[in-house]
Amino acid sequence: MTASPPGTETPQAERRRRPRGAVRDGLVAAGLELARTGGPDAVVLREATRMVGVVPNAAYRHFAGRDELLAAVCAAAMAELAGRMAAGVARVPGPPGDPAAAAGRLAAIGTAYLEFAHAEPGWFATAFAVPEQHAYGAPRDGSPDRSPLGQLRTVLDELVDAGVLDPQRRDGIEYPIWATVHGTAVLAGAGPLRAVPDATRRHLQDLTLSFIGGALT
Amino acid sequence: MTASPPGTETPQAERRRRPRGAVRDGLVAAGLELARTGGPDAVVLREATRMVGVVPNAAYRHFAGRDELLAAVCAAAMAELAGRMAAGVARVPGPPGDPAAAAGRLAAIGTAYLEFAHAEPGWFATAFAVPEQHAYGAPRDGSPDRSPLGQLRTVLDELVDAGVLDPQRRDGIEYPIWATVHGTAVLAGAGPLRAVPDATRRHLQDLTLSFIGGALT
DNA sequence: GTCGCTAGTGGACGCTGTCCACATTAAGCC
DNA sequence: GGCTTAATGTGGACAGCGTCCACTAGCGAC
Repeated sequence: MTASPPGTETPQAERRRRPRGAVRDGLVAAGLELARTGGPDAVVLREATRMVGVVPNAAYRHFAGRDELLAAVCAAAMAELAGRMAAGVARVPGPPGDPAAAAGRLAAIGTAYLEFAHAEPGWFATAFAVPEQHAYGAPRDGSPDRSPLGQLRTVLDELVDAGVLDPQRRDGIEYPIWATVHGTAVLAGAGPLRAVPDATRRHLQDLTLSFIGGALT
Repeated sequence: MTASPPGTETPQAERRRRPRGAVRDGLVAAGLELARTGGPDAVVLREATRMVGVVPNAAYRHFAGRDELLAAVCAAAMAELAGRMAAGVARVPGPPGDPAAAAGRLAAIGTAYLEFAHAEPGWFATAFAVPEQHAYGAPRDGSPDRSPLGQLRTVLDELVDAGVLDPQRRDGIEYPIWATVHGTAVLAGAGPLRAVPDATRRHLQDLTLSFIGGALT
């Protein structure tokens, strides 16, 4: 992450010693570190190159510009969110098809989302700060959709299979549900409600999840 | 908004000819214009001073720095949102206490919110981009709360009075409702769903409002 | 061994936010 | 009226940012 200690080798000899792709990966890692505390605006190209121990222009060998670096950092932050959601879902026991387990998985998805937004506000803001013209779409190949929306859809389908959710109400309901959780995360994380005490925040989370539960049945 | 045409007077004589507060108001207006198309990041101090026809440092006589100017622009954008919401609510006829009218006013609030986010994405993003340390709280005097949250509370109280909403469920329900609408506005305005066609967007709005309606009854 | 490509360097440009010292104007007081 | 004083705008400067151009060291292919 930092420059190699001087003295042992001349900087010139050090030039091409990095493994292939190390600079690119290092820049994304550095950007992720910056975004963690300062959000997307803190991802400044020169600072990232400084952390990697390279001159600013070197970044332009791997990214078209600052926006493309930011886009890569955003994708990494989104992957981190998706990973924590998947971990939260996996922690709920019970076979697919069991109504209680399916409901528990839905709650786990929402909780993981809200917890991530609170624990990592910088990353959360970054995940949704994808610069214009660099949007990443859903995977078009056959790989399973591990994005937040994809995971939500999976659990909702499971709820239908388990007989908890009326199939007639299934179509499109992922959007209001996602919006409810996301709105709570935004308002309580970076928005007007960012300064509320911890107990209140937890109460807001419960209110949100039970609001969704009430709208489903 | 622009510099006075040259020729008629020397710039020196023009110096203190501005009415008191004109520069400050002009800077906020210029910032609002910049934010309209580019969001909060487009509010750049030097550009705003250029539009007002004044040297960059003049801004520091009215604001402690760029963040304080941005905070003023954010407040103006939030006021614009509140104004459009109030206008939408006022357009719904019917006496307070009438159940249908109260429900219509709730829908009008949500619709105005979503329409604003779509019609003015720059302002909408700016309204919620208040820089840290410059947050504006609710009015502590007796004046009625015209903020989005305040207007929502008023309508929800009306729904309770009209017998539409169970008083037992009233407490704190403004937050999930606000979050649902806000989340939809964010996701469909600046987030991953920003590029959806117009008909889909309208469908998302309807889904959101009926989702809230379903959760209330 | 030579060639050509890749990835890093060095220097520069214009832009930004911000600080300092200075000049001018308007307002208040006698 | 003339003087003082605070408010307000000016001019010049600085560091930091993203980005462009020309140059070069090192590696792999022939």
